[in-house]
Amino acid sequence: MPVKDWLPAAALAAATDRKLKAGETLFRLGDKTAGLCEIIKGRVRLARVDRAGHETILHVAGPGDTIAEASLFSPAYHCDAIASTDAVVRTYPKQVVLDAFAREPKAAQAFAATLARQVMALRARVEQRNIRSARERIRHYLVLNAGADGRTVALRGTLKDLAAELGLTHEALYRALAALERTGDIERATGKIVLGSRKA
Amino acid sequence: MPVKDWLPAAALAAATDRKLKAGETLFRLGDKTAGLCEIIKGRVRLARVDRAGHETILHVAGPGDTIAEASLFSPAYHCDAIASTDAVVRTYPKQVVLDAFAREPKAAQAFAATLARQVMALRARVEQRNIRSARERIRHYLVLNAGADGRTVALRGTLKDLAAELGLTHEALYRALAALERTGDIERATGKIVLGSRKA
DNA sequence: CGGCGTTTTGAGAGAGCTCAACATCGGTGG
DNA sequence: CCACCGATGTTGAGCTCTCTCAAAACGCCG
Repeated sequence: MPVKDWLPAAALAAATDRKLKAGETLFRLGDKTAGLCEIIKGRVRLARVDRAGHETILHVAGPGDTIAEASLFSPAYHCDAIASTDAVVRTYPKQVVLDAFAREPKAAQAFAATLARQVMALRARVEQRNIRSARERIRHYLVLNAGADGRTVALRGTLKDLAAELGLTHEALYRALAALERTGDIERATGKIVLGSRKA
Repeated sequence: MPVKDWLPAAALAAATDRKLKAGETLFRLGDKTAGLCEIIKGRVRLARVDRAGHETILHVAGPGDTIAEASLFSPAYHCDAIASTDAVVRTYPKQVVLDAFAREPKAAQAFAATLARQVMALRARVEQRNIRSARERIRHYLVLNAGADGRTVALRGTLKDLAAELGLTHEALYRALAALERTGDIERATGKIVLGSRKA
């Protein structure tokens, strides 16, 4: 549900916008939390970097999505937020949002519903990461991200970006996609992938 | 936060208890949602089974923990809940809880905070699953689950259970634990593992 | 004592990661 | 208009590590 549908006007008015260049950081793990963020334009990824230097992508947010929901109840961010493209991000100050929850039960409930959806999405991602086979992991992603027709997946960003989001090396992704295409499981076009009809 | 600290007395009174034998199912993916569940005794795991037949453990809940929070806003469960041990589960009917949110902003906010913690825990799990090395995945788990002293991890259940929760085969877990012990990174005792002092 | 599940160790195979080389595509500047 | 350049896309070869299948101690409970 869009922010403007449940956040009181007073809270909406307290927001501030910020422009980010691709690659620029919105916030980092450990930073003091500012508030709820809504992506107005572009894409922002939430990620963590492990001590081996690898980045684990936790979520990729696009226009209309909110991030840092969990941080409303936490003094510090627990992951990094980095612009994947040039982006505009709107921030609703933490205290204003929390006040809104106290006065507007509907706002709090809508927010809880948003978090509930996040929990479901994250569980899907845990399941995805548990699949070791590149082929099956990709298929899992495609099925979950298919559009209205249930077969077409629109690609956001490059294939390299997709590889990072899937937690695969780009080489493994390229090879697996080529193999899927050879076996007729998918068809590829610029900017999209279409799932074949076989259900097996 | 315990359920009884934020859920109104009326909602608490509407709960029903259910006993489960180890291995028994509380609910399955696709079942109609009943309400919010609190574990009174024992352990219940949330999991999904992929089409290869592998079970991905999403969460293991113990006494005082709640599960099925996200399902309050969904008509059907999106994963399975299975008792890992003999267990007692208390269910607060969905509508009663949702009504409580509408009347008690504090309840809704406490619930949102619970969901926020879940989101953080799930992100940690995504990060964990992104680590391919058994050794590093185990270390990641141990650090995140260390007790008050920051070094001791109490084991719930068998090592085999731990392997399943970590998404490793039990053989890989045994071998990695033996290797960690040989190199002095951990010490093992019955029911617990103690991290060594080296920070590298 | 017998049986069953956990814990351990062994050997082999498969699959993704790493390093490397090359092709392709856009955008920039001469 | 074309050459250059960086990033993306693609393919190759070898290595490492986990998974899988197997077998054998070990521990607990009836």
